[in-house]
Amino acid sequence: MGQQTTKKRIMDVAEQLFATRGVSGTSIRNITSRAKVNLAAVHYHFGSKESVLEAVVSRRLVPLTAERSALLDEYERQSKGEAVELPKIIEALVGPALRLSRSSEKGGEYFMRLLGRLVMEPDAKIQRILTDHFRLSLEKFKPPLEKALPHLKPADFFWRVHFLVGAMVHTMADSERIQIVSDGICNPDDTEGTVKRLVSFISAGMEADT
Amino acid sequence: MGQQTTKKRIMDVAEQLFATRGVSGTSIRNITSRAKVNLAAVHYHFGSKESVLEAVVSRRLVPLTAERSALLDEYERQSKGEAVELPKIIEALVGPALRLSRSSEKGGEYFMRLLGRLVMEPDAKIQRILTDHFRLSLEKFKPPLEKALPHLKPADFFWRVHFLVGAMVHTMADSERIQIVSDGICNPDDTEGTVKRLVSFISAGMEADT
DNA sequence: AATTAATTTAAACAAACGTTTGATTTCATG
DNA sequence: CATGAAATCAAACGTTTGTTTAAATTAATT
Repeated sequence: MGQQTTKKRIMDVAEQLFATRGVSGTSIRNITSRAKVNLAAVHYHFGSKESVLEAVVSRRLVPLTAERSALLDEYERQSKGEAVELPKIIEALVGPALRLSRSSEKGGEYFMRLLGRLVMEPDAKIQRILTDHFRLSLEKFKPPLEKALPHLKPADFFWRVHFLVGAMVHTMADSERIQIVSDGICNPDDTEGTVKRLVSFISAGMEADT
Repeated sequence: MGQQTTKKRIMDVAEQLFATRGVSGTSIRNITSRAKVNLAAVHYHFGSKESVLEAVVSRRLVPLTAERSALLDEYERQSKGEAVELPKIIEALVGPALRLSRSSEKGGEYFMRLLGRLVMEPDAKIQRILTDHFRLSLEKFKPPLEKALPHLKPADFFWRVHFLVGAMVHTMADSERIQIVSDGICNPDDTEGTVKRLVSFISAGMEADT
């Protein structure tokens, strides 16, 4: 053991600290002391601070992209040649991410907050990491989306995908504000309720008259 | 002179660096060297790094909130007692912010990117600053929004405002990604086109069937 | 049990961090 | 032109930063 445990402990703590204090706001010493691991372990196992970030992101984003893809495949199978209904497509895109962000396995919550931060990061390296993952989902979802929205001009299509991403990322990354702003009326722990609401909001927005 | 110029130069540079590198990713030395100002000037004029952030945020957010409010007032005057149409309300909320984020006076662009970052920041002090400003807009816009959406239950109402904020913040903060993702098809410099698209997306989302 | 490889460890490195200090320069007012 | 306040300055403070090194320990292989 050792190997497995140390590496995972570093990633778990890094995920949490990157999410709550930001990447540059988190020092390697913050990570190693909380993970109860030697300071040099980070460089031994990852090589650099940035490589830790890359590992943390890929660990969750790879399975997430796969899950989205599989869910869309299933919906396409169910529709038997017919175009998949728009809400189904949106649900395949939004559902897995939102469920991860609310998973009882705490990592998901921190990860999605981290992702919300990283999306706003102009740093070229970070953007390349995110774009590489995002492009996979976009390529997969673009054809069925276009089929479900045949009347949309290309520019309108991309703009609405942009708005979609904004609503999605904000909802996943920031589960506390809605509770504060709504004075406790909204419960972000009701994952399936949130998915339904988000899917209906986005679907209606995507289908709006131009 | 001196006073005015130095203080403004610090705020302008801080706004840009906070936006592009993050708050904790920006050192006071980064700011002062680029602003061509002595290192101690920051503490002389502001007292601390955090106070610089607070000044930078308030400088833009106070007039922005006022402009939103004035625009809504005008739309309410125009509708002469009738409920203001939903797209008008959304336009009063979204338009001024988006125009600021695309203003040729470069500051707006950086500021909105900074705002996008700060929204994702869990730090309590930063959240308090933002919430204080945001609450003013929410209190102003809540009554006409509820009047335009009388069928919405409170929980649905707040959730949709949450989605609205996500789409809006993401659009204002991240004007480069849409260009990359759309392969240049979408032009974020077409401010009024973007406002129209965003207003119609959000309006449709807010009015979706539950 | 001996040997090699894989980890972990404490210690050190220069560089950069936010903040403070006290002297010096610039400015407006008399 | 002198006086007092406001602003700028270079220098230094104790910490903390990411990274490296070489020795010590643990694990796996022969």
